[in-house]
Amino acid sequence: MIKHTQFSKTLRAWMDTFMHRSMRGWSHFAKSTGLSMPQFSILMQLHHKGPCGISEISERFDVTAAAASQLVDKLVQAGYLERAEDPADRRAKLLTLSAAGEVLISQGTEERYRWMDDLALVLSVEEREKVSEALTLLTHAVEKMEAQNRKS
Amino acid sequence: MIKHTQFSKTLRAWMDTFMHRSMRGWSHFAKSTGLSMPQFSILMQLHHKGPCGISEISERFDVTAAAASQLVDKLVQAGYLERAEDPADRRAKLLTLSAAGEVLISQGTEERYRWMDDLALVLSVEEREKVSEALTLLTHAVEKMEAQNRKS
DNA sequence: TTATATAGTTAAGCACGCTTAAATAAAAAG
DNA sequence: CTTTTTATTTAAGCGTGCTTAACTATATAA
Repeated sequence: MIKHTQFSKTLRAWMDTFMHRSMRGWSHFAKSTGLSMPQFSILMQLHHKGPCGISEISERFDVTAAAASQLVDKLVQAGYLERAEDPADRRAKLLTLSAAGEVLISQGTEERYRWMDDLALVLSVEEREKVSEALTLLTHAVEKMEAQNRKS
Repeated sequence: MIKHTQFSKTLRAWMDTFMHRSMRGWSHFAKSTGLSMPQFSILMQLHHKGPCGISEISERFDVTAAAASQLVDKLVQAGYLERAEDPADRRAKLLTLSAAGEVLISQGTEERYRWMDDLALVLSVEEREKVSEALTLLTHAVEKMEAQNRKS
């Protein structure tokens, strides 16, 4: 019981710290590209989950299909997205990141996470190993948890 | 060298996972309160760094003083912020979170991090301990790093 | 004291994201 | 072969955040 509480506290303390640092880099980069937060989020999502249609964007971001369509259109015109007809269903569109879009996301990720590289410098080798192991554990735990949630 | 790269990769993998989960909870909560992202951010910042004036808001969020003033005014009218005259400088204002503001932030934090509690359930006791230890290490490492940055 | 700099507010106007409503086109159901 | 549902787009209109410009009030410097 005490373990659980302590665990949560530690997790949250780290997340607070991380969030603060990471958000700074993120919003700074978004601003420098001229993209808005929703636009950037759509690109991120395409990058992580692969090509999809307008309706999926609409669902994932909890906005109307109209909003999704307009947002996507701007990204297409900016050259970050390709919008093709879905060969399986001619009503639907298939959205994919363009080469420029991939580059942008890579740079953004790099920018957002660069500060974390410096973290390695203030940790000893053993500490780095411990942290590595623990985070791998955590990452797998999230996957496991989501698998469970899908079932129920 | 290889250690460093591996370390960064692990760190980033976890952060990607975390960001995705945490952002969902965050934007969901912000929407449910009727507050916009900038408004919520201001409250968060006040909560973490304590009372300050308009100019500090303006600097921290990189917007004009006019924008900061307008944003703050809405939060004051909504009852989340108190705006008093700074006794030390009668031109300046002193912004503090109201009781309602504090409650809101506490709830928001709770909401945003609740999913992490479930993480504990899919980890063994030993794993939880390892993770706890590692995250404490990381949190301290960030503090150390920021102390160093301030010097240089 | 007078001049200048600083803290904050207010108003006008622009861009953006979002919604609803109406329209088109293709798939699925009857 | 209709009828209905689904996927997307377009247009009109609203609220918000942001900027610039003009203004008030206080503090600081000459």
